[in-house]
Amino acid sequence: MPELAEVAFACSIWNSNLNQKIKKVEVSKTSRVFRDCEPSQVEDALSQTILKSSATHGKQMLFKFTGDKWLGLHLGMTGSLALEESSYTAEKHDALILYQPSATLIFKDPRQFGKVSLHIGKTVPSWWKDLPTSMLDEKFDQQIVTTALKRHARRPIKALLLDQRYFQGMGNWMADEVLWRAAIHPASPCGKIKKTAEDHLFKQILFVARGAMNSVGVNGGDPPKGWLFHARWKDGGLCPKTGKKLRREKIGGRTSCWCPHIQNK
DNA sequence: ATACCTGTTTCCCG
DNA sequence: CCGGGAAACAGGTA
Repeated sequence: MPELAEVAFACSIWNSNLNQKIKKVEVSKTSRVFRDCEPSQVEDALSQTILKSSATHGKQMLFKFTGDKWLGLHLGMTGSLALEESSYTAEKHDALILYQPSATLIFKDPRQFGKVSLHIGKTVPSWWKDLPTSMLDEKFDQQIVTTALKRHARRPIKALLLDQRYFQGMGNWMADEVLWRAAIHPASPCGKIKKTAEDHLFKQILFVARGAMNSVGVNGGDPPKGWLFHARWKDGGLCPKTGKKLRREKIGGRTSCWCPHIQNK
């Protein structure tokens, strides 16, 4: 599930239960999400602390606990956060469970492409400070797009949009949504994109990022009606604008969906 | 059985 | 050195 706005919504689930003591921590000893830290260390570090605040940046999440403990989470492809009753018992793909007096916070991830990181210190971890500018930041300007297009002139634009060095939080459906709205074919080489198309691209990146945050990011669920999102998943989908059949093909390593009548190479 | 998947990292090529 | 693409990671689902 997890792109920009879905990550923000997932974060808000845990964030809805701040300021309660973590009575017990349960970790999976085998999940690959602990490849960058020891599960037992996370268990020890978070026990008897209190979750004080949370933040997201693109697809990254950071949770701050008392005692200078910081937990970083990435949801990968299939990760999710949940809030359950305090009587909750561990299920098959639960990687990390935080038991509070009145609720339980759960991080589950069947495919285990997600990632847990632990930081202990007075200040935020360096890997958090050094993240690229967020698409939601006012400092995210068209120059970032211009520079990226120029540097990767031979790459298909779809692949560039998925590059987290430039577009923090952009995922497969968001990228298709942006290109559809900007009327750019996903296979277009970045170096072939004209100035006016680039203007549209920049505007639609902001539109999709903000639009997703204001809908999915707040209430979970799906983006608004009329978005390509609703038609792009399966073969035979119809373009919400033209009513014509959408095309699907692997571009930039990922299945891409576009409307041939709007998006020409 | 087969193929596919809202992500990232690593490896290999030119 | 850099850019680009394929493969790998792992389990569920159609």
